[in-house]
Amino acid sequence: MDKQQHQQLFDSSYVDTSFFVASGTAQGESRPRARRRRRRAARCGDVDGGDLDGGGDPKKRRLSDEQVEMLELSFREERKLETGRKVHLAAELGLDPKQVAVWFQNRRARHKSKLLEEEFAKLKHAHDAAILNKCHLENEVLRLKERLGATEEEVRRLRSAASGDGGDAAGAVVACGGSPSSSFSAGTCHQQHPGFSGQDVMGPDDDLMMCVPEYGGYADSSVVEWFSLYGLM
DNA sequence: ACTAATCTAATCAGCGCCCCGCTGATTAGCACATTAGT
Repeated sequence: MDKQQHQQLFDSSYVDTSFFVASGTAQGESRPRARRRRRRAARCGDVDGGDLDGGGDPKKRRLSDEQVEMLELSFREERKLETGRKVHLAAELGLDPKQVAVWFQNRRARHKSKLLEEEFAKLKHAHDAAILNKCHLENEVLRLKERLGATEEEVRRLRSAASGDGGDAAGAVVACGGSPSSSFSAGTCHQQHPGFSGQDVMGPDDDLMMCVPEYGGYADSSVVEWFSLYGLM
């Protein structure tokens, strides 16, 4: 039953039936015939068998509030209508069993479309929230990129100072441990430039190169040589 | 296997209100709906 419902749900939701009508398939052709027949019957005063209210006034169509209330109650208990219940309900409400069956069919259809509407609203809400979150994340990335740029600029400045006249840089070197290379120590870098990331999986020896990720290409040769020169390795 | 009952989806038409939504009823089902009882 679930499979069938899903299939029918799929059919109704995703297949544009106006296509069939417009393209004149068998289904599209059969409708006007039925329409004509109904209209002819209506003109003749015959409402298809006349089983409405036992052949009463065809205009007296609306169910009373009590009838609807009872039907609603029954529908809430069980949405499918087996014969016994249908006959019992019909007798209780003074209706034709066919009317009860039709009411349940329509009620199921309307219930389903209401559920679909609710489901759509829920999905739309989730979609909007996801879009908002994406915007926030993009802003965060922008902020982090700006910080990274500033940090790189700072690194460049310190490096050029260290390789230049040695004025301020010398002080910095002394403060970092007495060796020029100490300014590139992992601890210093992490504290001064937490923006650097992606190095956490490195081993103890790799720490020496953490502050120069952009030079990863030659860190194994030139930088190591440079460190060796200053007695760090 | 056959058949009657039942289902879904689409549509129509009347009614209560003001142009359209709600609701009861009808129809098809197309590689010819599915399900249950015989």
